[in-house]
Amino acid sequence: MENKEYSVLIIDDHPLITDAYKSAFNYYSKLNESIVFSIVTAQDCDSAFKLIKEFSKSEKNLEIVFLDIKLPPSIDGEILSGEDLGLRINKMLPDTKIIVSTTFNDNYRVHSIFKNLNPDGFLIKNDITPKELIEAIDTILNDPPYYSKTVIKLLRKQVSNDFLLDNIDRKILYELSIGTKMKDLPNILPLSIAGIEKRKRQLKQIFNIISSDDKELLHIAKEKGFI
Amino acid sequence: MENKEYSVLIIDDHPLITDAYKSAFNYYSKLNESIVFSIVTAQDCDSAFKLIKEFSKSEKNLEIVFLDIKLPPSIDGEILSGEDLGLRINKMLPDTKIIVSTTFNDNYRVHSIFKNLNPDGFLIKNDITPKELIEAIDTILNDPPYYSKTVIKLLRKQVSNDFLLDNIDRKILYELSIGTKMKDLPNILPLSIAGIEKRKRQLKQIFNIISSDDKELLHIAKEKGFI
DNA sequence: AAAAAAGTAAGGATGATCCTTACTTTTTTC
DNA sequence: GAAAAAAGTAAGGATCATCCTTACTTTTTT
Repeated sequence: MENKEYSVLIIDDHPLITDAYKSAFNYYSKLNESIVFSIVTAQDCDSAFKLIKEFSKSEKNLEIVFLDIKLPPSIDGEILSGEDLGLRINKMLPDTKIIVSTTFNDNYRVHSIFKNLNPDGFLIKNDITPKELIEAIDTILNDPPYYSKTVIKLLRKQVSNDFLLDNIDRKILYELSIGTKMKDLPNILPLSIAGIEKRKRQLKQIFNIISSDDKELLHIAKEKGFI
Repeated sequence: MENKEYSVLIIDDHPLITDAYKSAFNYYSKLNESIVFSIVTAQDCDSAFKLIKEFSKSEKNLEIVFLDIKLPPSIDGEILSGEDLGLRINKMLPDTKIIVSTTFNDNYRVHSIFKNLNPDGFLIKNDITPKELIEAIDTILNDPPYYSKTVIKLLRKQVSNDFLLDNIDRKILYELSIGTKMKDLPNILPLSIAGIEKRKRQLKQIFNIISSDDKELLHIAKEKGFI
């Protein structure tokens, strides 16, 4: 049996986590001697995006990306989260399998990531033990997708709550959170003030917010990890 | 030389993290054969508090707690975060060393944790590699406190800038940054609106800000690490 | 005790948000 | 491909929040 080498990119801003992932891959290699992993890591959007660009230019394939969603944004403010990064990976490296790994476990967020990234794996960090990580790797290599407990539960109970936020919604929340005024938003987004107001009202409905001011909206959006 | 046994409680809602901490302690034991650790873990406020109560009732000492700040709250809503938990540990087990470990690198928050808990160690998860964890354990056992890179940076900034901004200034900036309105601030701070406005004008002068809106003030305050 | 700094109170000018209504454009669905 | 639904635009006025000024009081400093 011939050897198979997989390239893996691990993106997470916590070294202890990237290390745990690396160990899991190495351990898997030991169990399956014909499989070898070539692993690189990145801790923020900028260095991750740089690696992605390199892969897309070079001959070398990138088989698997482990992608944390909550990441420090890129310096130019273009890539605001792992989700934005995932969108670019899907475009630039369409054959690469994305494994989302995040600590968020509410439906809004999970749905939105599913819809936007369609990942081959979805791990909630609260669920994942070292042992489960090995199983996840095995499933992803042989019979994707792999979703961890909480994700499966959430998918099952997706009845009424399948609203999601798109790029523009997220950008609105982000800009508001850094203090941008409504009157300035049309210069930043391809929308009129009235259009942005409409979206804001919808967001408040989605999050079940009665109060008319934005503080609570931003608070909940932060809590849910949108910003 | 006689053996020394330390009890350790690790509180974190991510199994991969608690596992990394455990590995570090075990590795440290191997390096220092006279030292043995007895380790227990908890993943949420309820189970952690239960363990703390047990320790405080029993004869057994608890030497070290690793405490994540962002934790799922207790079911009765009494303990909302690791910070609340830490306050109780300080009361119930005054001799236990608390090592705060959090992903929070918000300067205001770090400051408030310091003031409230006065921990013997302060780790920012973004900083910590497995190797540094070993060093941290060593320092905490032999010559506490141990503060990781980011923490030290934040503390330095605070010291060199402290003569300019006091607690109230920082609180004003913090509240504004989460979207609190001026008209609501007098309910949160012991100051009138006019007083807060005066301080805000002074802050803008200090930071050399011409523009009259708050966005730039908050941006610079974040850049300088005040919030 | 005097001077300086910080805070309070009130009113008005200005600016920003929010809501409504009516209309247009885009997207979905059958 | 026509009809229906959803999303966006434009303009107005009502409401709310901020910001600035002035005059006054309290606290702190020296």
